[in-house]
Amino acid sequence: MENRVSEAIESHVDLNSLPKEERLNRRRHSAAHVLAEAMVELFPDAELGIGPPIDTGFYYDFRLPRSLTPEDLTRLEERMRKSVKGKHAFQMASITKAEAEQKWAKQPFKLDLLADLEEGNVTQCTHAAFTDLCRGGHVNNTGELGAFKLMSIAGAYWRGSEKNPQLQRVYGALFETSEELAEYEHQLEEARRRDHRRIGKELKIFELFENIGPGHVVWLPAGATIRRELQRWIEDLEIERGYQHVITPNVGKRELYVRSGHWEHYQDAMYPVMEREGEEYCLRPMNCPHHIMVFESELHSYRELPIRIAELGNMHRWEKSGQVTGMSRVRIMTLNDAHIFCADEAMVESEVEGVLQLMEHVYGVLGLKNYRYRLSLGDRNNTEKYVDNPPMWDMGENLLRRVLNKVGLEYYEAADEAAFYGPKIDVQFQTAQGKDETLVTVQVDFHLPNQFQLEYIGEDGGRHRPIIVHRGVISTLERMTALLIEEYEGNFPLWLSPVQAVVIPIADRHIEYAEEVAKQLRTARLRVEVDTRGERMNAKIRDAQVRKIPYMLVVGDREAEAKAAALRVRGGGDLGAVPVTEILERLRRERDEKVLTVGG
RNA sequence: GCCUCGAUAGCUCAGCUGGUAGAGCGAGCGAUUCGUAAUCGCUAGGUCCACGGUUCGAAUCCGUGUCGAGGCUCCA
Repeated sequence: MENRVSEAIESHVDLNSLPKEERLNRRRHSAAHVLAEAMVELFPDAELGIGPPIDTGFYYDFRLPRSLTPEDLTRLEERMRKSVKGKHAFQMASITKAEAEQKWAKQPFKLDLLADLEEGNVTQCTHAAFTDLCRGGHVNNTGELGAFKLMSIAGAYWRGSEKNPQLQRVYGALFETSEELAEYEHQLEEARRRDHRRIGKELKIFELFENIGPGHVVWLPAGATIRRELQRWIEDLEIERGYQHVITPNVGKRELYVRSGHWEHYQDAMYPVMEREGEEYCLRPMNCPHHIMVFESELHSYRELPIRIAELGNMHRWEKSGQVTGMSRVRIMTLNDAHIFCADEAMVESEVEGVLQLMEHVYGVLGLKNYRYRLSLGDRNNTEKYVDNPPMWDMGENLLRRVLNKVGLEYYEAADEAAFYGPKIDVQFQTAQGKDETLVTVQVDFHLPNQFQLEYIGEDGGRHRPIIVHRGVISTLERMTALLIEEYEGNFPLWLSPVQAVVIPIADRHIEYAEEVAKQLRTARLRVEVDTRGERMNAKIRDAQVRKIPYMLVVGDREAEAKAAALRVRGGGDLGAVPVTEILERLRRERDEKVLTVGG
C-alpha cells in the first residue's frame, strides 16, 4: 500500500459506479482494517504490519505476544461481524509526520513504513475506535465489506525478507456475495480433489517413503509406465529433430563444478560432497558440465554445428526442507535436458526457434493450456547472484526477445529471474492450486563456453568459441507427471494410461475367453488386465471406473460366441458388442494418435 | 531454513477434560456365478511416528527429533 500517491480524501464513494476489481479491492482492504480492529481488541499489545487486498481476499500481518490458534480465528471473525453490524464509517484524514510518529510510537512496523513516506503524504484511516496508518481505498462503512471468512494463519517475514522478523499473517477470503465466496470454497475443494499427491496415491502412481527421504520419489509400476511413455515419446521427437542422446554419470568431481561455476553460485543447493581416497565427488545439480565434456571430447568443425546433445539426466538439488512437495518439487529429478552447441548468434536464434516450436507441439499433444512464456532477465547490479558480464547479458536478452517476437508467442518479461549464467525463457505453468510453477527453461549461455574454453574450427580455419543453448521441453519427468495428473484429474489419455483396458468376465466360465481376448489385444502391445476375481460384474465395472481405466471389455456367453466384447468407455457409455479385432484397431489408433479424450 | 498446524489398522478417519483402542473401505477365507458404478458371511490386522520426561497410570500432558500440510523465503 505504500507506493501509491495519496488520493483525495473522499467523503462518500458510489461503489456501484466503480469497476468490479476496484470495488473488490476496497472491500478487501477495508476488511483488513476490521480484522486489525478485532486483533487489537484481542491483543492490545499487537504490533501491526500491513493489510493489503489480494486476489482472493486480504491478509494482515501482526506481531503478537503468543501464537494464534484456529479458535482465535473464530473469535476474531465473530468480532469482525459485530463491527460489520455497527456500520462504522471509514474516515480518512491527513496528518503530519510528527503526529503520526507520536501516534504509532509503540508500533515499530508502522514507524518503519512511516520512514518511507514524504511529509504531506501521511494519511490515516479511522473506523469505530480503530485508527490505522493508511493511504486509503476503502468502502464507506464496515457494513459494506461483502462476504468474508478468515481462512488460515501463516508465518510471513516483515517486508518479505527472511532477514526481518517473522510475523503472524491471518488470511481471509472475501467476495462480494456469499455465492461467490461459496464458489471460491468449492474451487479450493476442487483443487484438493485434483491434487497429484492424493491421486498419485490412489492410483498407485508414486510413493514417498520416510526411510528413503523427502523429495526422493519412488515410481510405482503405474507411474513407471507413464514415465516410460513420456520418455519414449520425447526421445523420438528429439531424434527426429537431430538430437543425439548420451548417458552420463550422476556424479562428478567437485573440481568440475568449481570450473562450471556451480560450486561458487549454488553449492548451498547441492548435496554435500562425498570424499574417499582423497577425492571429492558431488552429486550433480545439473547435467551441463557432463555434456560439455562430451562436446570437448573431440575437436569439432563449424560444419558439424549445431551439435544437440540430449539426455534424460538425473539432477540432485538439496531443496530446503520446507519446500519439498509431492512430485512437483523434489530433490532428485530427471530432466528432459539438452545442450545445443551453436557457432554464432544466428544459429542460436534458429535453434531457440526450433525449441519453442517443439514446445508448442508437445504441449499441444498433451492438451496443456495454462501456461505462459516468461522472458527472465538478469540484474546488472547484482554480481553476487549473476555472472558479471554486461555485454553478454545484453546480447542474450535481446536475442531471446527477438526469437519470441519472431515465433509470435505471447510473453511477458520479469526482472531478476535469470539463471546465474544467462537470461532465459521460462514456461510458467498454473497448477490446480492456482500457483505459478516453472515448467522448463531455454537459456542462452555465453558463460560456460568461456569457463571451459570451448572451441570449434571455423570456416576460416581459426578457433572460435561456441554458444550453448540449454533447454528442457517436457520439464522434469516428476514435475510433468504431477502436472498431468492434475490436468487430467487422473483420467489419462489412452496412450499414457497405465492400464489401458480391463477384460471383465461375467461369470467364472468366461475367464478362459477373457484371457484369450486379453492375449489378442496384447499382440498390439496394449496394456490389458483380466479381472478374474469372484466379484459380480457390477463390482468389477465399478472398480475399473475408480481406477480410471479407459476401456472395459465385458464378456459373457454372447460375446464368446461372437468373438466380441461389450465395450464400455471410462466415465460411462456402453458401446454394445464390438468384434475384438475391431476393438484392437480402435484402441491401437487412439493410442498411436495420442487422442486426448478416451473414446474420442 | 523460518512460522503455524498435524501424525491412531494397508487407506480415510473417530477416540470429550489422562484409566493400555474403534468404524468404513481394503486384505484373507468361505458361500454366491451374476449383463453395465459396490453380493453376503466370517477372520486377521495396531510399537496409537520415534526417543525422553511428568504421573500409580500417557494415544491423550510436556520436551526433543523425524515426516507431512498451509504460508513466508528460496527455486540453476
